[in-house]
Amino acid sequence: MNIGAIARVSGLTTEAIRYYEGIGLLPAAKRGANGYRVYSGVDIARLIFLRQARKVGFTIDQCRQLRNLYENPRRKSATVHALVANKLVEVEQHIHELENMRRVLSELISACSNDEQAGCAIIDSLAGSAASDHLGKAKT
Amino acid sequence: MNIGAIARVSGLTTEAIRYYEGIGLLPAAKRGANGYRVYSGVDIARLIFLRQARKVGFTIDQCRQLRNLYENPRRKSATVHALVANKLVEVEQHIHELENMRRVLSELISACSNDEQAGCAIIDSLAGSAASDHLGKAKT
DNA sequence: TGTAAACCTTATAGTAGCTATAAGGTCAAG
DNA sequence: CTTGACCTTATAGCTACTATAAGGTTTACA
Repeated sequence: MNIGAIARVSGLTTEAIRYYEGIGLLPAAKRGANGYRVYSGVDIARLIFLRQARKVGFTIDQCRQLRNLYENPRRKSATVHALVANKLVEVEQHIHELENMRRVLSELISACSNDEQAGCAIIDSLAGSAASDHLGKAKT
Repeated sequence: MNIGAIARVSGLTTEAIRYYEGIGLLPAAKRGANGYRVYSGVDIARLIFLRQARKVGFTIDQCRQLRNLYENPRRKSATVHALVANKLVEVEQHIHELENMRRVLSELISACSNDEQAGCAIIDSLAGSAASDHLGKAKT
């Protein structure tokens, strides 16, 4: 099985697979007589594992930790649990940030007259209000 | 007003300000006799505008568009409205992706026994289930 | 048999939006 | 007069790839 074939079954791109190998997230693949990378079933499992982990938001470094657990028969499920629980917190924080952005954008949109005029509440709001957010809530 | 001072009042870092100038998001600052950048009130407004825009999720490129509108007295508020409305859609898509991640992570967490055992539902799930997500929902 | 498409290889540069570092010049206080 | 806080530029680094260049290989088909 060449890299293109395993890319198709794993859902990763060939470039990503080579990249993962280059950074040591994957072991160096065996090579055929022509120098091509050769993969087998166990590699498919590894790649799918990685793709799944990336898809739910784990960073490359976190994937490295997950891979170590995946390949360690002496692991404790509690260790894995903690890793995933931390990730959940991170994702939730990220969601909160985006929800704040969404709220502000919605407010901007409803304040805007959305017409041919130059006067624009969005521009005014971005330019002035909340100018000192980063200061100690001076709210003059 | 030197770069450090305007960084404090605008909430940006000095590095970010120099970076914005370097990529043309900000006009080149005037210089004092010593070569230091010198800023005044109008610059404060520009920097705060940028910081606000970045904070609600606009990319550098979108900030460039917003800046053009900000500085164009002939703008139409409808143009600004459209830009912000597009951004809102982008942010909402991003939220949906993260909510999917959150759902999957929660499911993984509740499936895990969270103890001293090596057997782990999280590892099993990442390794196997949904292996063919990227294929045509083959769901064997 | 020839050739063209579809693979594969490596190395390098680019993406976004900065942050960090190095190596230096300037300025204000004590 | 020196210490520390500021400023300058240029360059490298970060994440997680993607894109490109410049080539070698394999396969299918006429």
